Amino acid sequence: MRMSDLVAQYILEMLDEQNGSAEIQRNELAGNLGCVPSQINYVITSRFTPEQGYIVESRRGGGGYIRISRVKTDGGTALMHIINSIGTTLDKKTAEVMLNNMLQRQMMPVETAKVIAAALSDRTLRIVEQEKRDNLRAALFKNMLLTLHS
Amino acid sequence: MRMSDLVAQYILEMLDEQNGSAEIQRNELAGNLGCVPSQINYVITSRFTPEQGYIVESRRGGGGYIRISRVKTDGGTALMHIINSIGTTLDKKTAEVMLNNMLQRQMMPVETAKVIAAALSDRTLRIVEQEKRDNLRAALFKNMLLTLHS
DNA sequence: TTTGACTTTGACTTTCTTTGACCTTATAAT
DNA sequence: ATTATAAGGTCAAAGAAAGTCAAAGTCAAA
Repeated sequence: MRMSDLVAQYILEMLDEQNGSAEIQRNELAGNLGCVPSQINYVITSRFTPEQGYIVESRRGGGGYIRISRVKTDGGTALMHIINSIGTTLDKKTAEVMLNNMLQRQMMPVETAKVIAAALSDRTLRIVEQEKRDNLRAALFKNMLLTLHS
Repeated sequence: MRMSDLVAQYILEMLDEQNGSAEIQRNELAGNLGCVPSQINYVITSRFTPEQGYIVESRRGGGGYIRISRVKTDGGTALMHIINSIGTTLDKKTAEVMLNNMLQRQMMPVETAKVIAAALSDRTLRIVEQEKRDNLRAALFKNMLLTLHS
């Protein structure tokens, strides 16, 4: 398993256990898991962004910390928030992470997530030029998500 | 025996052993079998297509992989029939009719049909040139339908 | 014997991850 | 105040895969 997945998993577990809020010490966690400290930053910036429904706060210096919290909103609001956060472009990785998050938050059934994932995959969108692919992905995602509303 | 057949055979065996799902490392497999890595891609795109009932997912970068899953148990299901009837192009009207048909036959829940319809709509696909739009629609439809069977 | 479908190959590209050197900020001790 | 110590932040380079594409090769059928 990838180091980055390990770190993400650790944080997700912590979030589940602690009611949507996880406070970690960067160096300590890195030491425990056996990676360099900046790896933690990498994971956070790639998988726990605001678009993906998290807020991250931190402090340096003695007694410093990093706190990650899941944004708490009701289903409908969360959905609209997510839809609105998608601009005119959406890369593959972000799409995957977002979909995963929504699944975790039980915003849709697994079958639906699978259908959406299939539509957004590079393999499916291959015939469209690179340049437009992320635009298309954004449009697809938004329009599919809209059907979940009401 | 042809190299491509060897590779295909290897993957098929793996699928049989592992309950319809095979995860490989492209470079490693190529090394083992003594071919160039891109040969693996060739085999996958020519022999493990949606029409043939396979879903392929992959990731690049450290810890990357290619995962192939078999969806069809036999070739004769209604679903595979439909997928195979699609071809490389699919106009909006036909897509709608097919989707409605499947809904009548209760081959998927309404929510799923809505998601699929949204993806195939012209409104979503308008950023793609007319010319390619029906090709894309066909690819989207096939790949989304495949997920219904797993 | 030319043609055309299928295969093989390899150079080049893109994506994602890991690592480490250096930077900034906060607190504690003198 | 000044200095030491204890965090976390940034960024770019290196590494690790997989993807793409087109040229060249093979082989059977017309």
